[in-house]
Amino acid sequence: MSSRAEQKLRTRRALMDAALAQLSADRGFGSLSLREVAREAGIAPTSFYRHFTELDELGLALVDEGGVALRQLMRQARKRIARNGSVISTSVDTFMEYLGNNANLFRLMLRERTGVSKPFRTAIKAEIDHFVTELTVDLTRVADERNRPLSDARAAAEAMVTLVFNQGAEALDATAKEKEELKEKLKIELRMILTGAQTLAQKKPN
Amino acid sequence: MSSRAEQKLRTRRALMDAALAQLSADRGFGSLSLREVAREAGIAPTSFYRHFTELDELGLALVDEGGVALRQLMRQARKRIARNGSVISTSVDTFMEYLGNNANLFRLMLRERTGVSKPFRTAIKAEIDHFVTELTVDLTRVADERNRPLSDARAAAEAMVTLVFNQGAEALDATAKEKEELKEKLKIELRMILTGAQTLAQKKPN
DNA sequence: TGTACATCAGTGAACGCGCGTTCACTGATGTAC
DNA sequence: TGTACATCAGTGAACGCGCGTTCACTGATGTAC
Repeated sequence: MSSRAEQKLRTRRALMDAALAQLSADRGFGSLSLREVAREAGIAPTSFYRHFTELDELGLALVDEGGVALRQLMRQARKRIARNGSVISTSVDTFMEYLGNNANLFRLMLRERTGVSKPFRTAIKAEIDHFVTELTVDLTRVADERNRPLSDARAAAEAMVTLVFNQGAEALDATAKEKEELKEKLKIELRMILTGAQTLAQKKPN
Repeated sequence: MSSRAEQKLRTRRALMDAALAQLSADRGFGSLSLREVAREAGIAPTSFYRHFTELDELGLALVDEGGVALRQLMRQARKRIARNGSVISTSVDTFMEYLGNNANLFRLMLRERTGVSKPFRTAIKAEIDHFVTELTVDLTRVADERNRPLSDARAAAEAMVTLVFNQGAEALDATAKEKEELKEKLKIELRMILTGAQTLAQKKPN
């Protein structure tokens, strides 16, 4: 790749990092301005247009990166579960670890998932649906292995993902102590769903 | 009350209604402007300050009304459950009915619950916590009556409320058919949590 | 009941501000021969 | 390898816009006597 192309990629990355860096509990993507992001990235406002046609396009590129992070997280969790077997506890710990390591990327995903921009909602919903589908496969496989069938594995997976993402959003701005409490509570709630899906499968087998 | 005071209240109401009326799937409270709300309410921008010191103060007044709606909803659900006994199904139906009748008020609560403004988040969290507490009481009472004890009723209530509010947010902009599907899915998921909490109470009684 | 004064919701002009976007440009990098 | 030209990331000036907020005001409503 030419050095000019490399430089362009570096500037693009600087813009995306600048946008991410401005996010916080009190600042959503919607409150960013093109001029502000360019300023933070160290370029003229007009140069922004060499990389994206509008700010939302940059945001959607970040959502793509969030999707990548989710898939990495899934793979990591599977590896760890295969090693030590504790599905719920390992999954929650792995999720919270990724959350901490990509705080603002997850902040974007968790906020804009219910945000004001349709393209964002749609893109994030697709990533989460993919996540739910993968989780459904895993739940079903583990259920088979352990001979504990599940009633409506997909619904169980959706409920679990909803709880994980909601508690994740809360955990982002919690203290270390609060995070531990959130994790414990989350594990209990996921256990209820899993146990409930098993019990319902016994009562009404199909 | 003097007619001048009555008129002032009417204008205040017009401002709040104007703000609510502008909300939609694509417009959050944060994208409203003071001038826009005043325009919609039919008064000069400067008159706004006769009623609120800033736009957020109007928003928090709306959150208070949302809290009132939640408490009405709770009372209504209790009455109906006492009559026909189906806790989960009746609760979900009642929730969705209120959601439909106060769409933009719920839109505000559901969005800003995870939004960008700390005062909003705090105020809405307080309303939801109250809701969770009430639900915990109800779950415990019903569990006693039916002699089906629950493991960690508070955690179960929190999980249920999280699911209800998340599906509620989705239901706001769904078609009638999608709403029915969401309701059915939600009932299944709530059933899992309730059943799970019961089963876990049997396994580890205390 | 009538009069004189006080209150105060609503007004319109004016301000400075940061915004997104356009435009013609510069000059380093890349390419063709 | 050297030369002439093309490409294109980054620039700075300029624009019009809607915003929040201030200010001194108006005139209908309320109150005291």
